[in-house]
Amino acid sequence: MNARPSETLSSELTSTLRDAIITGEFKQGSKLSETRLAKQLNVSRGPLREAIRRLEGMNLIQHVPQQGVRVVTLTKELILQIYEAREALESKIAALAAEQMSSQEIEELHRLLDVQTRHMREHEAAAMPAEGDYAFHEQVIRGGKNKVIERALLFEIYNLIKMFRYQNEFAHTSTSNALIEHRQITYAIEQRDAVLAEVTMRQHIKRARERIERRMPD
Amino acid sequence: MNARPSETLSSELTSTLRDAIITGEFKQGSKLSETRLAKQLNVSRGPLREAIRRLEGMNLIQHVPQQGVRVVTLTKELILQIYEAREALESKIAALAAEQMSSQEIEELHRLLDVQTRHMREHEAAAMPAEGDYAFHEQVIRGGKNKVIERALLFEIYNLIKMFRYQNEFAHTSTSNALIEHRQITYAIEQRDAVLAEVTMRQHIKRARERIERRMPD
DNA sequence: GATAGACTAAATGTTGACATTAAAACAATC
DNA sequence: GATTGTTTTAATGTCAACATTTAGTCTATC
Repeated sequence: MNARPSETLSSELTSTLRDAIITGEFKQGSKLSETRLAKQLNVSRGPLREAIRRLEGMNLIQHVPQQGVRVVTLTKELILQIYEAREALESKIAALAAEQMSSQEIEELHRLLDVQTRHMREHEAAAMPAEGDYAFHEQVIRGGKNKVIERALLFEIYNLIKMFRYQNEFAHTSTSNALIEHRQITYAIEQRDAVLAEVTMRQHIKRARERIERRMPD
Repeated sequence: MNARPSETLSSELTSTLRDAIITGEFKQGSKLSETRLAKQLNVSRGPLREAIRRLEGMNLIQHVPQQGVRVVTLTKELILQIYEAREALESKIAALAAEQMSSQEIEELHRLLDVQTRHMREHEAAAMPAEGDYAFHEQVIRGGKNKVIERALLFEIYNLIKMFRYQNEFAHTSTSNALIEHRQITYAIEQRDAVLAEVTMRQHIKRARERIERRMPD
């Protein structure tokens, strides 16, 4: 009856724990005790351990044999490295998106831009809501039609970025700049100009990284 | 007594299964039965499942809930996507390596080149031994001092590339071209020329991808 | 002969208990 | 009082059994 593969307990745990880490419910650097978590969530340790292994693969937790796991600590150094990786991957996927996206997918990009624009007008000068920003970038990422880069970005980079933004006020996506840059990226993709899309996306991310470099304390 | 964290059964299984997949002992697309593997390796299913979750994070196997896991199938399309991801990440890390590598690390790069050169002379025109090629690239990758990119390359990209090369004769690293290009990359890093290192590395990988594009059947 | 349904078997998902190791608490000595 | 050694406690690592779902087989009916 259910077309998509049914959720398993261990995959539900993965999502639950991922969100708890992103929102800071589990503090950075804190130890995650299996026994305590298992009692707390009312599950056995088997599926819990599997979920933990998956989160390990997402860079959200670090494992030391015989000692347990800890939530990753987002130091300034690590965040800047994350943005370097993001710059390399997402500029490439933007170039691919310019070549690969269907006209329907580009339509959707415009729709997402409209939503952001409307939100801007209504809440003038307010920070862009994170959800709109993510939706735009994910649409570009999926449009590149490269499963390897897509996976690296959505599973290993974006969760960390969401975690960082969620837990640091100064990191919220800022002002109208992002919207302008999103329009430029959309234009480049629409023109099927891979080079322009790549350069524009690279600049977009580079600026975000430089803002962090300036504002984040060590 | 043992300084480094002691190996656990599940981490040993991860390595064992990884190698078995890379070498083609487990065929591409074949199903990995937990019960059979557990008997075969004389371990219980718990640690085995954890190892499988880790290999999932390495892109070596794919999991379908309630159905089990299969070894990844390296189609031409996937291989080309892997090389696109590699190009984006490794060109960036080459730029970083030009800025970050210590002189000792650059020394080691020269040493690795010498080994390759000597091997070339003795086995003239023969294919470069894969090990030498990996050693060179890994040295550059670690030299970039970016843990995020390093992890993505060594854990998610290179295992797939090793698997691809190991199982396809035409994919073996070829001739003296690679050595020449390795020398160019080393030169750029030595000169602390990040842009040149990035461009040279990008070309190096791009050429490899184009060779695959031409030679690999669909 | 083909198709639909019930039944069987084997696999994955999950649980609880056991074993071993690391951390914590305590005691004893310098 | 601090430090070293011992004991205790609790956590991680591992195992074996149970539950549930899926795939296959067989049978019955059209």
